[in-house]
Amino acid sequence: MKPTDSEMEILQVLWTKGQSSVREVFETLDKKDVGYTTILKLMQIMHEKGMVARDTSSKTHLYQANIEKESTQGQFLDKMIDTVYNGSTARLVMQALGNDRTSERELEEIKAFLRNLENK
Amino acid sequence: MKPTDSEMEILQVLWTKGQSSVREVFETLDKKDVGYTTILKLMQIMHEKGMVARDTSSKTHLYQANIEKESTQGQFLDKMIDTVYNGSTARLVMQALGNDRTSERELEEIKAFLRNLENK
DNA sequence: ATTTGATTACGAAATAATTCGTAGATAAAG
DNA sequence: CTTTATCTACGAATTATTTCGTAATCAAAT
Repeated sequence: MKPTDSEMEILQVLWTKGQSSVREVFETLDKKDVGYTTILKLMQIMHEKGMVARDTSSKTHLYQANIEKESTQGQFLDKMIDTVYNGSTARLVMQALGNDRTSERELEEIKAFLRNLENK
Repeated sequence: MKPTDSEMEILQVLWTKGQSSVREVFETLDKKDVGYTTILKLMQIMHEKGMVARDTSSKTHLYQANIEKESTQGQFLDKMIDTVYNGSTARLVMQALGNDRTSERELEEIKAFLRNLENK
């Protein structure tokens, strides 16, 4: 089951910060235009879907991601390569790199990664 | 204005094949579970939104993409880097390359691209 | 014990996206 | 000319997603 965009934002927080309350997620996202109960509701729905686990032992419930970060990201990536780049990973990568926003340090990381890939 | 996933699939066809009729798009996509009029309706809506241009001079109308391929793809990419990869282009790229689906030939292309990037 | 503040549960409204049926127009075939 | 096939237009139903108001619960503070 593919998370929606909103669900992805919430998962992002949970992956980064680990187990968190609704309040914490709400404040981390700090979206000017949505209320607390909206985030609450989203997280409840995510729980129904099995996307997050919930600890209800105290009043303030604690949530944590129940799906793996890498595979979830991979799912998005695959879909994107298909529908947006017609199946060409190379074109996605090149456009991503062309977007100047990539720092020197990141470029080095990538080159190292490529060298490593060769040795297999 | 950001195309939806369905709209993206249609744009993909128009970018690849150029000016096309609804029938041609419908057959190219060949989705088992949606009818002809669904695609027709989607393309009509895309026209209202200004996403595609339409030639109505003959009975069978002809459509063509009215937004640029590269900038539209870039929009998706940027959004994805933010919501799915927390802003890190490098991680997106490395995951894309790690996904084995990338052929030798594509890898070579990317390396060439990187060498070229250095010389600037 | 009462008030105050924070929390969850839940229903329902609002919005967005997708789907298709049906009617009418047009053109091609007989 | 009549039938048949193909196409567009358009409304409406369906489904998915997002949003929030309100009530109930609980805990802390007075």
